Amino acid sequence: MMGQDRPRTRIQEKNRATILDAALEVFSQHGFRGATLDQIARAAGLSKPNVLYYFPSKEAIHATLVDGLIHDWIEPLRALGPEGDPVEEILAYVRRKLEMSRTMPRESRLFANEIVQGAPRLGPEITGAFKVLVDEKAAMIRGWEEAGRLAPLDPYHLIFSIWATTQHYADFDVQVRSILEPKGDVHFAEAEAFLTALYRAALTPPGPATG
Amino acid sequence: MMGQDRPRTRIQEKNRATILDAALEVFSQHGFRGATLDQIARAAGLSKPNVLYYFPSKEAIHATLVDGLIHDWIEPLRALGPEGDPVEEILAYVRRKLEMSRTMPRESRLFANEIVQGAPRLGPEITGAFKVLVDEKAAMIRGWEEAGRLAPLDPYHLIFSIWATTQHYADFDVQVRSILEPKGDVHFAEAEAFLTALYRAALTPPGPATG
DNA sequence: GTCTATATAAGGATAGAC
DNA sequence: GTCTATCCTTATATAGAC
Repeated sequence: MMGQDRPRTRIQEKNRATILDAALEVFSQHGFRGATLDQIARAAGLSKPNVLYYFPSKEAIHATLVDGLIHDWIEPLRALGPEGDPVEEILAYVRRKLEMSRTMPRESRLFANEIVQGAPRLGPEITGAFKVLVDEKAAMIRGWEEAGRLAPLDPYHLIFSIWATTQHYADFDVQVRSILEPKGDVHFAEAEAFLTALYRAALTPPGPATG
Repeated sequence: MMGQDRPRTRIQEKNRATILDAALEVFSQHGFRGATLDQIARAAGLSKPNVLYYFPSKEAIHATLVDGLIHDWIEPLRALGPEGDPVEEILAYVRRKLEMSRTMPRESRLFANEIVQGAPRLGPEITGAFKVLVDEKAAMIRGWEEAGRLAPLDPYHLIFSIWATTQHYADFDVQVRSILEPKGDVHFAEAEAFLTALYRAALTPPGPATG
Protein backbone atom coordinates (compact mmCIF):
# COMPACT_ATOMS: atom_id res chain seq x y z
CA MET A 1 0.00 0.00 0.00
CA MET A 2 2.61 2.61 1.00
CA GLY A 3 5.39 3.38 -1.45
CA GLN A 4 9.00 3.11 -0.31
CA ASP A 5 9.91 6.67 -1.19
CA ARG A 6 12.79 7.71 1.01
CA PRO A 7 16.27 8.33 -0.46
CA ARG A 8 17.99 5.24 -1.89
CA THR A 9 21.55 4.25 -2.58
CA ARG A 10 22.78 3.33 -6.07
CA ILE A 11 22.68 -0.37 -5.28
CA GLN A 12 19.16 -0.05 -3.98
CA GLU A 13 18.12 1.73 -7.14
CA LYS A 14 19.82 -0.89 -9.22
CA ASN A 15 18.16 -3.79 -7.44
CA ARG A 16 14.77 -2.16 -7.54
CA ALA A 17 15.18 -1.62 -11.26
CA THR A 18 16.27 -5.23 -11.76
CA ILE A 19 13.25 -6.48 -9.84
CA LEU A 20 10.87 -4.25 -11.75
CA ASP A 21 12.24 -5.45 -15.06
CA ALA A 22 11.93 -9.06 -13.98
CA ALA A 23 8.43 -8.40 -12.71
CA LEU A 24 7.44 -6.80 -16.01
CA GLU A 25 8.60 -9.94 -17.78
CA VAL A 26 6.70 -12.26 -15.48
CA PHE A 27 3.52 -10.24 -14.93
CA SER A 28 3.13 -9.52 -18.63
CA GLN A 29 3.38 -13.19 -19.46
CA HIS A 30 1.28 -14.72 -16.70
CA GLY A 31 -0.91 -11.92 -15.38
CA PHE A 32 -0.96 -10.83 -11.75
CA ARG A 33 -2.39 -14.00 -10.26
CA GLY A 34 -0.44 -16.30 -12.53
CA ALA A 35 2.86 -14.68 -11.65
CA THR A 36 4.72 -15.90 -8.58
CA LEU A 37 7.33 -14.22 -6.42
CA ASP A 38 9.52 -17.22 -7.09
CA GLN A 39 9.48 -16.55 -10.83
CA ILE A 40 10.16 -12.86 -10.32
CA ALA A 41 13.00 -13.57 -7.92
CA ARG A 42 14.55 -16.11 -10.27
CA ALA A 43 14.25 -13.74 -13.23
CA ALA A 44 15.87 -11.03 -11.15
CA GLY A 45 18.64 -13.34 -9.92
CA LEU A 46 17.70 -12.74 -6.31
CA SER A 47 16.16 -14.76 -3.51
CA LYS A 48 12.48 -14.43 -2.77
CA PRO A 49 12.98 -12.78 0.65
CA ASN A 50 15.46 -10.39 -0.90
CA VAL A 51 12.85 -9.28 -3.41
CA LEU A 52 10.53 -8.62 -0.48
CA TYR A 53 13.25 -6.57 1.15
CA TYR A 54 12.88 -4.03 -1.65
CA PHE A 55 9.12 -4.17 -2.00
CA PRO A 56 6.62 -4.83 0.77
CA SER A 57 4.51 -7.21 -1.30
CA LYS A 58 3.78 -8.71 -4.68
CA GLU A 59 0.97 -6.22 -5.09
CA ALA A 60 3.35 -3.34 -4.36
CA ILE A 61 5.68 -4.50 -7.12
CA HIS A 62 2.82 -4.58 -9.56
CA ALA A 63 1.51 -1.18 -8.50
CA THR A 64 4.96 0.38 -8.76
CA LEU A 65 5.32 -1.09 -12.23
CA VAL A 66 1.98 0.23 -13.43
CA ASP A 67 2.59 3.68 -11.96
CA GLY A 68 5.99 3.86 -13.59
CA LEU A 69 4.75 2.80 -17.01
CA ILE A 70 1.51 4.68 -17.37
CA HIS A 71 3.15 7.96 -18.32
CA ASP A 72 5.13 6.52 -21.23
CA TRP A 73 2.18 4.43 -22.23
CA ILE A 74 -0.15 7.32 -22.93
CA GLU A 75 2.53 9.65 -24.26
CA PRO A 76 1.74 8.98 -27.96
CA LEU A 77 -1.86 10.08 -27.51
CA ARG A 78 -0.74 13.12 -25.52
CA ALA A 79 1.55 14.01 -28.40
CA LEU A 80 -1.34 14.06 -30.86
CA GLY A 81 -1.30 17.78 -31.53
CA PRO A 82 -3.25 20.36 -33.52
CA GLU A 83 -0.36 21.29 -35.85
CA GLY A 84 0.01 20.00 -39.38
CA ASP A 85 -2.36 18.06 -41.58
CA PRO A 86 -4.93 16.13 -39.54
CA VAL A 87 -4.68 12.98 -41.65
CA GLU A 88 -0.88 12.91 -41.35
CA GLU A 89 -1.09 13.74 -37.67
CA ILE A 90 -3.31 10.75 -36.97
CA LEU A 91 -1.22 8.49 -39.19
CA ALA A 92 1.81 9.54 -37.17
CA TYR A 93 -0.07 8.54 -34.03
CA VAL A 94 -0.83 5.14 -35.54
CA ARG A 95 2.83 4.64 -36.37
CA ARG A 96 3.97 5.67 -32.89
CA LYS A 97 1.53 3.23 -31.31
CA LEU A 98 2.63 0.43 -33.61
CA GLU A 99 6.24 1.20 -32.84
CA MET A 100 5.44 0.87 -29.13
CA SER A 101 3.91 -2.55 -29.74
CA ARG A 102 7.17 -3.54 -31.37
CA THR A 103 9.53 -2.12 -28.78
CA MET A 104 7.39 -2.45 -25.63
CA PRO A 105 5.28 -5.58 -26.05
CA ARG A 106 5.62 -6.53 -22.40
CA GLU A 107 4.18 -3.22 -21.27
CA SER A 108 1.31 -3.64 -23.70
CA ARG A 109 0.53 -7.12 -22.43
CA LEU A 110 0.77 -5.97 -18.82
CA PHE A 111 -2.04 -3.49 -19.44
CA ALA A 112 -3.94 -5.94 -21.64
CA ASN A 113 -3.92 -8.53 -18.87
CA GLU A 114 -5.30 -5.99 -16.45
CA ILE A 115 -8.00 -4.55 -18.66
CA VAL A 116 -9.27 -7.90 -19.96
CA GLN A 117 -9.81 -8.94 -16.36
CA GLY A 118 -11.74 -5.80 -15.52
CA ALA A 119 -8.82 -3.61 -14.44
CA PRO A 120 -9.10 -4.54 -10.74
CA ARG A 121 -5.65 -3.14 -10.05
CA LEU A 122 -5.88 0.01 -12.16
CA GLY A 123 -7.05 2.73 -9.82
CA PRO A 124 -9.62 5.36 -10.75
CA GLU A 125 -6.81 7.92 -10.96
CA ILE A 126 -5.42 6.07 -13.96
CA THR A 127 -8.68 5.34 -15.72
CA GLY A 128 -9.90 8.83 -14.91
CA ALA A 129 -6.83 10.53 -16.34
CA PHE A 130 -7.27 8.37 -19.39
CA LYS A 131 -10.82 9.48 -19.96
CA VAL A 132 -9.90 13.16 -19.63
CA LEU A 133 -7.14 12.78 -22.20
CA VAL A 134 -9.32 10.88 -24.65
CA ASP A 135 -12.13 13.40 -24.30
CA GLU A 136 -9.69 16.18 -25.09
CA LYS A 137 -8.29 14.49 -28.19
CA ALA A 138 -11.73 13.40 -29.36
CA ALA A 139 -12.84 17.03 -29.23
CA MET A 140 -9.83 18.06 -31.30
CA ILE A 141 -10.59 15.39 -33.90
CA ARG A 142 -14.22 16.46 -33.96
CA GLY A 143 -13.02 20.00 -34.69
CA TRP A 144 -10.96 18.79 -37.63
CA GLU A 145 -13.94 16.92 -39.00
CA GLU A 146 -16.23 19.92 -38.69
CA ALA A 147 -13.66 21.97 -40.55
CA GLY A 148 -13.83 19.42 -43.34
CA ARG A 149 -10.18 18.48 -42.91
CA LEU A 150 -10.99 14.89 -41.95
CA ALA A 151 -13.69 12.47 -43.03
CA PRO A 152 -16.53 12.40 -40.49
CA LEU A 153 -15.93 9.41 -38.22
CA ASP A 154 -16.78 8.99 -34.55
CA PRO A 155 -13.60 10.18 -32.81
CA TYR A 156 -13.95 7.86 -29.83
CA HIS A 157 -14.34 4.75 -31.94
CA LEU A 158 -11.54 5.95 -34.17
CA ILE A 159 -9.24 6.08 -31.16
CA PHE A 160 -10.44 2.66 -29.97
CA SER A 161 -9.76 1.19 -33.38
CA ILE A 162 -6.23 2.59 -33.40
CA TRP A 163 -5.55 1.11 -29.98
CA ALA A 164 -7.02 -2.21 -31.04
CA THR A 165 -5.20 -2.56 -34.35
CA THR A 166 -1.79 -1.47 -33.09
CA GLN A 167 -1.77 -3.16 -29.69
CA HIS A 168 -2.97 -6.35 -31.35
CA TYR A 169 0.58 -6.99 -32.59
CA ALA A 170 1.89 -6.99 -29.03
CA ASP A 171 -1.04 -8.46 -27.10
CA PHE A 172 -1.86 -11.25 -29.55
CA ASP A 173 1.70 -11.73 -30.69
CA VAL A 174 1.66 -15.53 -30.45
CA GLN A 175 -1.41 -15.73 -32.64
CA VAL A 176 0.00 -13.32 -35.21
CA ARG A 177 3.22 -15.31 -35.36
CA SER A 178 1.49 -18.67 -35.54
CA ILE A 179 -0.41 -17.48 -38.59
CA LEU A 180 2.36 -15.52 -40.30
CA GLU A 181 4.85 -18.24 -39.38
CA PRO A 182 8.49 -17.97 -40.29
CA LYS A 183 9.14 -14.32 -41.03
CA GLY A 184 10.97 -12.85 -38.06
CA ASP A 185 9.75 -9.35 -37.37
CA VAL A 186 9.00 -8.40 -40.95
CA HIS A 187 5.33 -8.30 -40.16
CA PHE A 188 5.71 -4.99 -38.35
CA ALA A 189 6.72 -3.34 -41.61
CA GLU A 190 3.76 -4.98 -43.33
CA ALA A 191 1.48 -3.91 -40.52
CA GLU A 192 2.65 -0.32 -40.82
CA ALA A 193 1.96 -0.31 -44.55
CA PHE A 194 -1.45 -1.88 -44.02
CA LEU A 195 -2.54 0.43 -41.21
CA THR A 196 -1.30 3.48 -43.06
CA ALA A 197 -3.37 2.51 -46.10
CA LEU A 198 -6.40 1.62 -43.98
CA TYR A 199 -6.52 4.88 -42.09
CA ARG A 200 -5.47 7.09 -44.95
CA ALA A 201 -8.37 5.77 -47.02
CA ALA A 202 -10.84 6.23 -44.20
CA LEU A 203 -9.65 9.58 -42.88
CA THR A 204 -9.07 11.51 -46.08
CA PRO A 205 -12.03 13.88 -46.51
CA PRO A 206 -14.13 13.47 -49.67
CA GLY A 207 -12.77 16.83 -50.83
CA PRO A 208 -12.83 18.22 -54.41
CA ALA A 209 -11.18 15.73 -56.79
CA THR A 210 -7.76 15.15 -55.22
CA GLY A 211 -6.85 12.28 -57.56
CA MET B 1 -6.29 -35.34 -19.25
CA MET B 2 -8.89 -37.89 -20.36
CA GLY B 3 -12.35 -36.73 -21.34
CA GLN B 4 -15.36 -38.17 -19.55
CA ASP B 5 -17.09 -39.37 -22.69
CA ARG B 6 -19.34 -42.25 -21.78
CA PRO B 7 -23.13 -41.90 -21.94
CA ARG B 8 -24.64 -39.45 -19.45
CA THR B 9 -28.02 -39.01 -17.85
CA ARG B 10 -30.05 -35.83 -18.27
CA ILE B 11 -29.09 -34.63 -14.80
CA GLN B 12 -25.45 -35.26 -15.54
CA GLU B 13 -25.72 -33.29 -18.74
CA LYS B 14 -27.52 -30.50 -16.93
CA ASN B 15 -24.93 -30.27 -14.17
CA ARG B 16 -22.05 -30.40 -16.61
CA ALA B 17 -23.64 -27.57 -18.57
CA THR B 18 -24.19 -25.55 -15.40
CA ILE B 19 -20.59 -26.02 -14.38
CA LEU B 20 -19.29 -25.08 -17.81
CA ASP B 21 -21.36 -21.91 -17.83
CA ALA B 22 -20.14 -20.98 -14.38
CA ALA B 23 -16.57 -21.76 -15.42
CA LEU B 24 -16.91 -19.57 -18.51
CA GLU B 25 -17.98 -16.71 -16.28
CA VAL B 26 -15.11 -17.18 -13.85
CA PHE B 27 -12.30 -18.08 -16.27
CA SER B 28 -13.17 -15.22 -18.61
CA GLN B 29 -13.02 -12.73 -15.79
CA HIS B 30 -9.96 -13.95 -13.90
CA GLY B 31 -7.99 -16.06 -16.35
CA PHE B 32 -7.04 -19.68 -15.69
CA ARG B 33 -4.73 -19.13 -12.76
CA GLY B 34 -6.84 -16.39 -11.23
CA ALA B 35 -9.95 -18.54 -11.26
CA THR B 36 -10.59 -20.88 -8.34
CA LEU B 37 -12.71 -23.99 -8.07
CA ASP B 38 -14.46 -22.32 -5.15
CA GLN B 39 -15.62 -19.47 -7.38
CA ILE B 40 -16.73 -21.87 -10.09
CA ALA B 41 -18.58 -24.06 -7.59
CA ARG B 42 -20.31 -21.07 -6.02
CA ALA B 43 -21.29 -19.69 -9.42
CA ALA B 44 -22.67 -23.11 -10.34
CA GLY B 45 -24.51 -23.49 -7.04
CA LEU B 46 -22.66 -26.69 -6.23
CA SER B 47 -20.07 -27.78 -3.74
CA LYS B 48 -16.45 -27.94 -4.76
CA PRO B 49 -16.15 -31.73 -4.53
CA ASN B 50 -19.33 -32.04 -6.51
CA VAL B 51 -17.80 -30.01 -9.31
CA LEU B 52 -14.87 -32.39 -9.27
CA TYR B 53 -17.28 -35.28 -9.51
CA TYR B 54 -18.20 -34.11 -13.01
CA PHE B 55 -14.75 -33.07 -14.13
CA PRO B 56 -11.47 -34.64 -13.10
CA SER B 57 -9.68 -31.33 -12.60
CA LYS B 58 -9.76 -27.57 -13.02
CA GLU B 59 -7.67 -27.95 -16.14
CA ALA B 60 -10.18 -30.45 -17.58
CA ILE B 61 -13.00 -27.95 -17.11
CA HIS B 62 -11.02 -25.32 -18.95
CA ALA B 63 -10.06 -27.68 -21.76
CA THR B 64 -13.65 -28.85 -22.19
CA LEU B 65 -14.76 -25.23 -22.34
CA VAL B 66 -12.23 -24.27 -24.98
CA ASP B 67 -12.95 -27.35 -27.08
CA GLY B 68 -16.66 -26.66 -26.94
CA LEU B 69 -16.35 -23.01 -27.90
CA ILE B 70 -13.75 -23.04 -30.62
CA HIS B 71 -16.16 -24.15 -33.34
CA ASP B 72 -18.65 -21.32 -32.77
CA TRP B 73 -15.82 -18.91 -32.31
CA ILE B 74 -14.35 -19.32 -35.78
CA GLU B 75 -17.68 -19.82 -37.52
CA PRO B 76 -17.95 -16.21 -38.79
CA LEU B 77 -14.64 -16.49 -40.61
CA ARG B 78 -15.62 -19.88 -42.00
CA ALA B 79 -18.81 -18.28 -43.32
CA LEU B 80 -16.84 -15.70 -45.29
CA GLY B 81 -17.75 -16.97 -48.73
CA PRO B 82 -16.99 -16.19 -52.36
CA GLU B 83 -20.57 -15.19 -53.28
CA GLY B 84 -21.73 -11.61 -53.62
CA ASP B 85 -19.83 -8.36 -53.62
CA PRO B 86 -16.45 -8.70 -51.86
CA VAL B 87 -16.77 -5.39 -50.03
CA GLU B 88 -20.21 -6.28 -48.70
CA GLU B 89 -19.06 -9.79 -47.86
CA ILE B 90 -16.24 -8.51 -45.70
CA LEU B 91 -18.45 -5.89 -44.11
CA ALA B 92 -20.88 -8.66 -43.21
CA TYR B 93 -17.99 -10.51 -41.56
CA VAL B 94 -17.13 -7.41 -39.56
CA ARG B 95 -20.73 -7.10 -38.40
CA ARG B 96 -20.91 -10.77 -37.43
CA LYS B 97 -17.73 -10.48 -35.42
CA LEU B 98 -18.94 -7.32 -33.70
CA GLU B 99 -22.22 -9.01 -32.93
CA MET B 100 -20.32 -11.85 -31.30
CA SER B 101 -18.46 -9.38 -29.12
CA ARG B 102 -21.83 -8.07 -28.00
CA THR B 103 -23.50 -11.40 -27.38
CA MET B 104 -20.52 -13.53 -26.38
CA PRO B 105 -18.11 -11.23 -24.53
CA ARG B 106 -17.15 -13.94 -22.06
CA GLU B 107 -16.05 -16.29 -24.79
CA SER B 108 -14.01 -13.50 -26.35
CA ARG B 109 -12.29 -12.71 -23.08
CA LEU B 110 -11.63 -16.39 -22.42
CA PHE B 111 -9.62 -16.60 -25.62
CA ALA B 112 -8.07 -13.18 -25.07
CA ASN B 113 -6.80 -14.25 -21.66
CA GLU B 114 -5.24 -17.33 -23.18
CA ILE B 115 -3.61 -15.67 -26.17
CA VAL B 116 -2.23 -12.68 -24.28
CA GLN B 117 -0.46 -15.13 -21.99
CA GLY B 118 1.05 -17.05 -24.87
CA ALA B 119 -1.75 -19.59 -25.40
CA PRO B 120 -0.20 -22.21 -23.06
CA ARG B 121 -3.49 -24.11 -22.93
CA LEU B 122 -4.44 -23.84 -26.61
CA GLY B 123 -3.13 -26.97 -28.25
CA PRO B 124 -1.47 -27.03 -31.66
CA GLU B 125 -4.65 -28.61 -33.10
CA ILE B 126 -6.51 -25.37 -32.40
CA THR B 127 -3.84 -22.94 -33.53
CA GLY B 128 -3.08 -25.15 -36.50
CA ALA B 129 -6.71 -25.32 -37.65
CA PHE B 130 -6.81 -21.56 -37.26
CA LYS B 131 -3.86 -21.02 -39.53
CA VAL B 132 -5.27 -23.27 -42.24
CA LEU B 133 -8.57 -21.40 -42.20
CA VAL B 134 -6.93 -17.99 -42.29
CA ASP B 135 -4.64 -19.03 -45.13
CA GLU B 136 -7.66 -20.16 -47.10
CA LYS B 137 -9.60 -16.93 -46.58
CA ALA B 138 -6.55 -14.80 -47.21
CA ALA B 139 -6.10 -16.50 -50.57
CA MET B 140 -9.73 -15.78 -51.42
CA ILE B 141 -9.33 -12.12 -50.50
CA ARG B 142 -6.15 -11.94 -52.53
CA GLY B 143 -8.11 -13.27 -55.49
CA TRP B 144 -10.72 -10.55 -55.11
CA GLU B 145 -8.00 -7.94 -55.01
CA GLU B 146 -6.29 -9.27 -58.11
CA ALA B 147 -9.64 -9.15 -59.90
CA GLY B 148 -9.88 -5.48 -58.98
CA ARG B 149 -12.99 -6.04 -56.90
CA LEU B 150 -11.29 -4.95 -53.68
CA ALA B 151 -8.65 -2.35 -52.89
CA PRO B 152 -5.21 -3.97 -52.60
CA LEU B 153 -4.56 -4.55 -48.90
CA ASP B 154 -2.57 -7.30 -47.20
CA PRO B 155 -5.24 -9.95 -46.51
CA TYR B 156 -3.62 -11.25 -43.35
CA HIS B 157 -3.32 -7.87 -41.75
CA LEU B 158 -6.83 -7.06 -42.88
CA ILE B 159 -8.10 -10.09 -40.99
CA PHE B 160 -6.01 -9.21 -37.94
CA SER B 161 -7.40 -5.69 -37.96
CA ILE B 162 -10.97 -7.00 -38.09
CA TRP B 163 -10.33 -9.31 -35.15
CA ALA B 164 -8.67 -6.49 -33.24
CA THR B 165 -11.29 -3.83 -33.82
CA THR B 166 -14.30 -6.04 -33.18
CA GLN B 167 -13.01 -8.11 -30.27
CA HIS B 168 -11.81 -4.91 -28.62
CA TYR B 169 -15.40 -4.16 -27.56
CA ALA B 170 -15.55 -7.42 -25.63
CA ASP B 171 -11.98 -7.81 -24.42
CA PHE B 172 -11.45 -4.20 -23.36
CA ASP B 173 -15.04 -3.62 -22.38
CA VAL B 174 -14.25 -1.93 -19.06
CA GLN B 175 -11.99 0.56 -20.76
CA VAL B 176 -14.52 1.30 -23.48
CA ARG B 177 -17.22 1.84 -20.89
CA SER B 178 -15.05 3.97 -18.62
CA ILE B 179 -14.41 6.32 -21.53
CA LEU B 180 -17.87 6.29 -23.10
CA GLU B 181 -19.45 6.40 -19.66
CA PRO B 182 -23.19 6.45 -19.21
CA LYS B 183 -24.64 5.12 -22.44
CA GLY B 184 -25.72 1.54 -21.83
CA ASP B 185 -24.99 -0.56 -24.88
CA VAL B 186 -25.54 2.15 -27.46
CA HIS B 187 -21.87 2.08 -28.29
CA PHE B 188 -22.29 -1.15 -30.21
CA ALA B 189 -24.52 0.61 -32.71
CA GLU B 190 -21.96 3.42 -32.95
CA ALA B 191 -19.17 0.89 -33.33
CA GLU B 192 -20.99 -0.81 -36.17
CA ALA B 193 -21.48 2.47 -37.99
CA PHE B 194 -17.85 3.39 -37.44
CA LEU B 195 -16.39 0.07 -38.53
CA THR B 196 -18.64 -0.09 -41.56
CA ALA B 197 -17.47 3.34 -42.66
CA LEU B 198 -13.83 2.53 -41.89
CA TYR B 199 -13.72 -0.68 -43.89
CA ARG B 200 -15.96 0.48 -46.69
CA ALA B 201 -13.64 3.40 -47.33
CA ALA B 202 -10.55 1.22 -47.24
CA LEU B 203 -11.87 -1.77 -49.17
CA THR B 204 -13.72 -0.11 -52.00
CA PRO B 205 -11.50 -0.37 -55.09
CA PRO B 206 -10.42 2.90 -56.76
CA GLY B 207 -12.65 1.97 -59.69
CA PRO B 208 -13.92 4.34 -62.39
CA ALA B 209 -15.71 7.32 -60.81
CA THR B 210 -18.37 5.69 -58.64
CA GLY B 211 -19.32 8.98 -56.87
C1' DG C 1 -24.77 -37.90 -6.54
C1' DT C 2 -23.79 -34.87 -2.92
C1' DC C 3 -21.79 -33.49 1.12
C1' DT C 4 -18.16 -32.72 5.28
C1' DA C 5 -13.71 -33.34 6.43
C1' DT C 6 -9.11 -33.52 5.22
C1' DA C 7 -4.74 -34.50 2.78
C1' DT C 8 -1.31 -32.06 0.26
C1' DA C 9 0.98 -28.62 -2.23
C1' DA C 10 1.96 -23.93 -3.69
C1' DG C 11 2.79 -19.45 -2.77
C1' DG C 12 3.03 -14.95 -0.10
C1' DA C 13 5.27 -13.22 3.65
C1' DT C 14 8.21 -13.15 8.09
C1' DA C 15 12.03 -14.48 11.56
C1' DG C 16 16.35 -14.36 12.45
C1' DA C 17 21.24 -15.79 11.46
C1' DC C 18 25.06 -13.96 9.02
C1' DG D 1 21.62 -6.53 2.39
C1' DT D 2 21.18 -11.24 1.71
C1' DC D 3 20.24 -15.74 2.86
C1' DT D 4 17.92 -20.28 5.03
C1' DA D 5 14.24 -21.85 7.38
C1' DT D 6 9.62 -21.48 8.39
C1' DC D 7 4.92 -19.78 9.11
C1' DC D 8 0.36 -19.48 7.37
C1' DT D 9 -3.12 -18.89 4.05
C1' DT D 10 -5.15 -20.39 -0.04
C1' DA D 11 -6.37 -23.75 -3.35
C1' DT D 12 -6.46 -28.31 -5.78
C1' DA D 13 -7.84 -32.65 -5.05
C1' DT D 14 -9.33 -36.95 -2.41
C1' DA D 15 -11.63 -39.94 1.31
C1' DG D 16 -15.41 -41.55 2.89
C1' DA D 17 -20.06 -40.94 5.12
C1' DC D 18 -24.76 -40.43 3.67
